[in-house]
Amino acid sequence: MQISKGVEWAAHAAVMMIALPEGRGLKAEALARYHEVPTAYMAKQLQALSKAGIVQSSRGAHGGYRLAKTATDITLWDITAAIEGHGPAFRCTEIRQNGPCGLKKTDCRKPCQIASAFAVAERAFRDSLKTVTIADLGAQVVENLRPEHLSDVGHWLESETMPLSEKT
Amino acid sequence: MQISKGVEWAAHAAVMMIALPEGRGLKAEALARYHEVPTAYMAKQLQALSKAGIVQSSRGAHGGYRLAKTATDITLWDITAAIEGHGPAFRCTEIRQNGPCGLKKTDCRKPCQIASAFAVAERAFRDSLKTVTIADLGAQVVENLRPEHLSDVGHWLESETMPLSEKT
DNA sequence: TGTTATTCGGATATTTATTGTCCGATTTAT
DNA sequence: ATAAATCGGACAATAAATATCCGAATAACA
Repeated sequence: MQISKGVEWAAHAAVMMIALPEGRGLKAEALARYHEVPTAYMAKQLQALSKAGIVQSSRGAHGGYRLAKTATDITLWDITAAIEGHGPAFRCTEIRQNGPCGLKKTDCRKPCQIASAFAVAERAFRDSLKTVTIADLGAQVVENLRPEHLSDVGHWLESETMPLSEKT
Repeated sequence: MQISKGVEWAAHAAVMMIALPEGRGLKAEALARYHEVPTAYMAKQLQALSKAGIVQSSRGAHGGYRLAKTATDITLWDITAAIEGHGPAFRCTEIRQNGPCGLKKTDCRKPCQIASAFAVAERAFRDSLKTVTIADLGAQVVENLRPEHLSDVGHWLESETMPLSEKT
């Protein structure tokens, strides 16, 4: 029951992109370098976010990524689901239908109790993550930051960002 | 974010063992055969349950497994933790300390906000599973079972169980 | 308008975790 | 004492996560 590193990286990248000025983007390589993680694998996570409609990509020179919607509309669950998939963590294989006393399919109108219990727990997990937006996270990060560090980030952003082209 | 099959098998096995008469046990091979799953791998899960103090094992002839405590004292979380481990699913690698604008350790007195959010969600998941005992599951299973099937299980149990030795 | 530099996107290796198997250690019945 | 039976941990195969590469597409510039 492990959550992939990609979720951590994608979440940090998303929070980072909140700080982007209007009409600017960050390329995958820059986002990877900022957190000192492998470029190509970070790129893969960004592709997943792009497919999920969380970020918007621009190709070619001066291309890059930016948020596709408001930071208050992007939850931690959105990011997790984009990377890990929407499927349930507990996969019921219906072993109650196996073996010498296996139930017939017609006797299985109600779902397996064990699977149901996990479904409830997973819903609680999801609902909790859905209450946290990356806007919340960004605000908390800024709150617990020394002012000088904040300006460091600002300078880095300016040195890395280029005006994006107008076309989508 | 997958939960291993072992959890499913272990949970079904635990529910099965509720029905064991006092002083009797089921060997790993029988539990595996009952649900039609690989014997040796099922045995591995039972070993994990044994280490966690959920089941009790007896070796040698007429050996086997039985519950080590009351069914009302064994939760679905106990079983999950025994198989998957107690560690968090989201593993924070502190990438906020990396890169050109990385935070110094002294600036990281508060835990990473992203990790915190996942910790809350995982707690909700755990707490949900902790409310479900295998006694609950067993009762629900019996409730949704045709009487004739119930007696099938009873007969199978009688044919498979042997009196366990007295010594632990 | 062609050319080139740049960046994303999917196909491809490598490593790690899960799944599955085997044989020795231990215990009990005879 | 002996032998049959069962658990327990060490060992292999498979699937998934991690990391990498190269082609496709786009925009800037001459």
